[in-house]
Amino acid sequence: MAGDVNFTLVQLRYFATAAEACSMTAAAQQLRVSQSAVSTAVSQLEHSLQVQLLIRHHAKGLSLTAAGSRFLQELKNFLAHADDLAETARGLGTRLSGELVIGCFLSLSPFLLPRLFAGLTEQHPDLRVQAIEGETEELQEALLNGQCELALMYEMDLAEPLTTEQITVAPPYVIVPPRHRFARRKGVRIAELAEDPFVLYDLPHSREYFMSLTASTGVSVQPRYRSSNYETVRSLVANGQGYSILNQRPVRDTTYDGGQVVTLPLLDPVSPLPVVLAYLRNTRLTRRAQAFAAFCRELLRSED
Amino acid sequence: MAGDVNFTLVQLRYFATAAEACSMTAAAQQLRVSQSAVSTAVSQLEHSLQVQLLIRHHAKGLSLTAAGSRFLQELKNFLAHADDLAETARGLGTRLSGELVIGCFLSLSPFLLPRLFAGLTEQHPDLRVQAIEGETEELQEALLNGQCELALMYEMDLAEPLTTEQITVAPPYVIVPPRHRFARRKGVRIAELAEDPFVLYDLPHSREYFMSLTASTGVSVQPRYRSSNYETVRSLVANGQGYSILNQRPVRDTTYDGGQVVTLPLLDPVSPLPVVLAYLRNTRLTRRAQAFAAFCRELLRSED
DNA sequence: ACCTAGGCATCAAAAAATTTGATGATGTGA
DNA sequence: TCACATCATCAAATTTTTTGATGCCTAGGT
Repeated sequence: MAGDVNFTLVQLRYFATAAEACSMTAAAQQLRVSQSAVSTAVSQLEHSLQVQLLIRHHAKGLSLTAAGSRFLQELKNFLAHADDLAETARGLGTRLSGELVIGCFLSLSPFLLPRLFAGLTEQHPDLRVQAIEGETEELQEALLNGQCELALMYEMDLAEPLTTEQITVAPPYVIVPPRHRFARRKGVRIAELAEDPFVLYDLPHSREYFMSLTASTGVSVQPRYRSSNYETVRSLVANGQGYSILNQRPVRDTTYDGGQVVTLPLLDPVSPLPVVLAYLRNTRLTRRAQAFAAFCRELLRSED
Repeated sequence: MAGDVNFTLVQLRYFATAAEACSMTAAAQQLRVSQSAVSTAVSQLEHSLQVQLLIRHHAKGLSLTAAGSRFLQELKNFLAHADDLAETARGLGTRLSGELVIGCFLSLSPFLLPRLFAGLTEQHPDLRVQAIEGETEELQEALLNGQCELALMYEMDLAEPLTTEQITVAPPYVIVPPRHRFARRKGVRIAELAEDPFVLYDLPHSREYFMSLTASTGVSVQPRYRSSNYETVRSLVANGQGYSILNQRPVRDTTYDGGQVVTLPLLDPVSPLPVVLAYLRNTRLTRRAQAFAAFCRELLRSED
């Protein structure tokens, strides 16, 4: 099982640097060693793996072979693993540092990220967290090419190398203006609103979800207004232009322009949209990402 | 992020060997190097990590410090990762070798393991697969202390460091003797069998599940017979001693003693038991385990 | 209390490995 | 064709690792 591994961590690091720089000379400068050190290290690595990793273009740098490219991808995880190991050992077990990039679905981010980031940087003051916000497709892309390690999004069919872990659910609810005839009710059914004008929160996947909700009750609802801006939707409702269905609830029921909306639970038996954490299956998460995931679970699991 | 890592793979391997042998001398013999080589390697590792890993008991071997113990656990994963990396690179990407230990819930194993093992060893002739069969608690224990990497079981609340991935579901069904009044039916409700004697398949968790199924229909059923042997249950039914509820279906409806049972779908809206793959969260699966998981998904996902 | 045996640390010397700087080989682009 | 940039190779220098010898420490036997 083990034992027949004779490469060294230094060789691996030199190769990774050279491969990413497409140049041994550049890599050598970056690593503050001589060019020949890089050259021999890469050769030895290739020899001990019995695989050619780089193609030498004589006057114009390097390029990766197919095998080299696959290897580099694995190698990056491995080197990150090595760094993690060192940090773990140094007893920096508690205080994390470095940078973590996560993805977050656009409409989710204002509700989740502030609390998550605040809590996380409180626990780990030296950790820099950065978010990529976007639609599901963009997040999937970012996960696949390694721009971010984790992404918070709604449950979706994702490409095979990705998995998800359900973190919480976002139950849909109705908002109506304060003067609305249902404003004092404890809850409402979609069918009861069939005659009211509908304001659609119009984002790629949310759109289909909200429309399917209204469709599932047998009522065919045509939106009177649409907006891809969450606050615009709320203001339209506050100003009596109709009702809307949303599934993230700000703490306050006041809109930007000072209006008010009333929040009503949906009485229809609808399935709430699961909020998941997506990441590359078969890949090891860094300690930073693990901490983020643990924090998501801790913070969001309880609020059913 | 990276860079401040100066230990070498050799140092790590020497330390791991010494820690597991509780002796540098023994480790040195095992590694075919001198005792002082191991001693200095460990010292250097401790120095570069700035952590004491081993306590030297002068006349009687070594023991791990708390930090050393945590580190060793991480280290084993890391060294496995290194081996994986080497194999990946050598283009042995397709042909896996070595040993894989998985766990499997007792009542599940005769239905799943033969096909999984057969398929897997066909793809990877050099891979030795071994199974630990047991109850949920035993499997959980085995996963936690690293006796197996993966376990196939029914969905359960597991200890925090474990996660699950749903692989398939096991829908419950009814078996009755061939002469039974419902034998020609297309399906049956539990309530319709309220007067019939019930044969309970009596295994720790399955027991509670089957009893809750009958309870959920409002009928209180007392089992007339119980057996923890799957084939005994089937033979009892074949011999007209009552009906039973099971959720794994052998290909043949013939029992060991030549009798016959008739399989009927349950018409009650019951929730089928999910079959999951459990493993340590936050831990990287070896390529062997990844292959097994992929094979489970491939083989079982399709059968609804 | 005093040996003794087993086990780890340490040291200088030897061996192995890595790195360097110089040089050579090879293709690119003007 | 010529300069130029890039990688490979070589011997020497340097660093790291290993070795074998030795010393120190403690548990356990007498």
